Amino acid sequence: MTVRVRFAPSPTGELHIGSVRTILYNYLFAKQNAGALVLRIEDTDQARLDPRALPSIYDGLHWLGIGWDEGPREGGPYAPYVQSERLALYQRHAQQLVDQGDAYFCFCSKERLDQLRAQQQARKELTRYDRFCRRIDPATAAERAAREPHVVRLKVPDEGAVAIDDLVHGHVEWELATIEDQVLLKTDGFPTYHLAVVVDDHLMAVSHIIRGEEWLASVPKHILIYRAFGWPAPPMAHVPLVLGPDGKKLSKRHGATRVAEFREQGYLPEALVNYLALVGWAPGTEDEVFSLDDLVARWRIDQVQRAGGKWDVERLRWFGGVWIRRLPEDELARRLDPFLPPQWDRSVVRATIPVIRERIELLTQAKDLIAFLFGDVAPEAALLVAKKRTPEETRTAIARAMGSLSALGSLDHGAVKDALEKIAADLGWKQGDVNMAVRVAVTGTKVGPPLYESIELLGRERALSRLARAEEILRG
RNA sequence: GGCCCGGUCGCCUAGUGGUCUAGGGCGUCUCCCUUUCAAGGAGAAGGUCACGGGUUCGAAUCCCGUCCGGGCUACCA
Repeated sequence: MTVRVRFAPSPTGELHIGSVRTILYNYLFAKQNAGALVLRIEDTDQARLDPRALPSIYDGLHWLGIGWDEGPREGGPYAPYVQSERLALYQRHAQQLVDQGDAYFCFCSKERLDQLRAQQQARKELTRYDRFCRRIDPATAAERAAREPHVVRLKVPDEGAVAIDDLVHGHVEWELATIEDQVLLKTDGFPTYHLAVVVDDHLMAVSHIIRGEEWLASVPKHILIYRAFGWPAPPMAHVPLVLGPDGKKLSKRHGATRVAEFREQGYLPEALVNYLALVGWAPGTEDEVFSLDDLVARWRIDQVQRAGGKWDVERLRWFGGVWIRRLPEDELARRLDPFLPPQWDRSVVRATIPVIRERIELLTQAKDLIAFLFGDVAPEAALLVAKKRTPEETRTAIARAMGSLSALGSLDHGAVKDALEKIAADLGWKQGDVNMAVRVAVTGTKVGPPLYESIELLGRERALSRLARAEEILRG
């Protein structure tokens, strides 16, 4: 059997990190089964459309390296892939169910429904449709439907049960008595999610449904629709939710959730993919650093966790650092490019890579680390002087540094090291005290890349003038 | 409220009846390395496997109950 899976976002907002985890699992499943991945846009809720949604899906997934085979822009054998362009299809199928006697027209107003619900709540009854319109005889209903606003509802049997063998959760069963006569087609002629998803998954020959656990509760509705059409329901996997720190479904109020935000923050896509794959899945070994290709090879749907997993930025950041360190130097330089001012000399930037790659977890962190090479620095006197040293002593040390460095033939880091070590020895200072004074003088801050390399990168002229400036500052 | 799904260190997780005195990673702490910060190395703390009953010679693993959390309960997806 040909594997065909899909991801079916509703375009109500920008691409979300939780969606990506589910999309990723679909992608991995498709890849490892030599199957196809389909993007289908479920825009049946006209009120919530967001024009930014589609571009952000394309941008975000492209950035992450997750590709698919059929979709609204790429087309495919089952086009169109946007539900609002398939309305006739749903209407025809809804009509078929009405004709078969498996569905019926409902003319109840929003007001009546609200009232009904309120009454049921007051009586602490199950809140569900009372099947008022189910009693209208079909001929009359058809006549009224020609001129009155209406929806189409599914006739749910009074008794019996439906069940699935979920690929993640195993056997799950529902009593039909707990399920209401679901709306299939709305007054505006658009299908509800439930009708559209079943019709499309069947028509698009989707072989496996892999989606978030929030959909598990609607499975019985879908099974009933499959049954009414006489279609087999494909195997399903309801994967655990990505949760916020409070244990609820991850959402905007928990902080950054848009893929674009992580990109802007300087996370490597490799890190995001790696981290996300591990929320809800583990290989059963102690390996944990995986590229997308590694994941294709190793991920298995039967290893997917049942419980939801909390979003942990600390761990994501750690993966950020892991993947930055794994990047070849030239590649890291290339990735850094958009995060640095365009006027900074790229050959200088390239030279800093070896000393910054172990110090950053996000691409955005590089800028501050090497800024001293591209602009002036203004050291504060307080920072220049080590705890147990006086300003005067420090001034002397800096003066000596100036002397040594200007006497040096070449300013490579080895020579700088020897020079500064000699100063410390002569002065009887700890190396750290000498170096800290020089570091602050030359870079303006107490933390940064290794000093000797930093001075080499800076060059003699600028190093000396910055030392001179510091000396002046200390002189008061 | 109802239906459904979950529940292993703070977090992600390994574990599918004995090898578990419950393993790894993140985070935290200590030490080493060391010119700062990192990275790296070595360690430590941290879990009565939600709780209570069973079943069994033996249970994190099987069964039942309870509790807690979550999802759904729309003419939203």
